[in-house]
Amino acid sequence: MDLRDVIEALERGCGRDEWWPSESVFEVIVGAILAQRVSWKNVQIAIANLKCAQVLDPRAIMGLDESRLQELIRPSGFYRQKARYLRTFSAYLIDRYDGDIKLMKGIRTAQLRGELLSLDGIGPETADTILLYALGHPSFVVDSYAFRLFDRLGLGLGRSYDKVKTEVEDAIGRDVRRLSLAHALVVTHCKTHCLATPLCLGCPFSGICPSEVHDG
DNA sequence: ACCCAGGTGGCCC
DNA sequence: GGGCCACATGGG
Repeated sequence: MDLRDVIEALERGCGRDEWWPSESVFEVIVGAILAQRVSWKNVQIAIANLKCAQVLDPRAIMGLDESRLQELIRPSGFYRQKARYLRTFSAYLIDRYDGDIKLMKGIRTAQLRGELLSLDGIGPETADTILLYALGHPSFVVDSYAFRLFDRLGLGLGRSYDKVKTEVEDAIGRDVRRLSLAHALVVTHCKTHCLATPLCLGCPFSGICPSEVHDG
């Protein structure tokens, strides 16, 4: 079994789609930042607060008092840091792209990824989430679930973010649809099967995965 | 009272 | 390069 088998097994086993719902590209980016190390449910509350206050926009974010922004996103945790991160990204968007996300789309993936990684609060996972789900670039998102799942399947990829990312991208190709699905499937699979129940009912790996996968 | 949740940055060695 | 730590909320 290699990485391609795992990806194909995930795709056969689950019919997941529309992984990152949103009403705008900026909302996806804000969600990516707010979702750092916190449940998606908390993020949804914070996003709803921002919408209710009609500030889900880079210039509106910059027009807010720091304390007001913190108050709105408080349910998503780490709210002082994340308020700073949102302002950093908003300022970057305004300064570099005149606040117009559409102007980012002509930039090459590697260049854009470098710009994102240079921002305070944007690490590799958040950068790749923005590239893939907000901007439609072929960039696989590695998260803690991917490390755990691939480790337990004995793929021997190690814990290097960039290593796992490039291996998956080589296995899947520059296909935004499949790269998006692959990340969603890794997370949903781990949450609903391997890391949640010992029996792993309905596990798409049944028959091919070592028993360690189901240890939880 | 724990443990976990769709990370990042800073520090240390 | 890896190993800790702070950051903060909400739910089981």
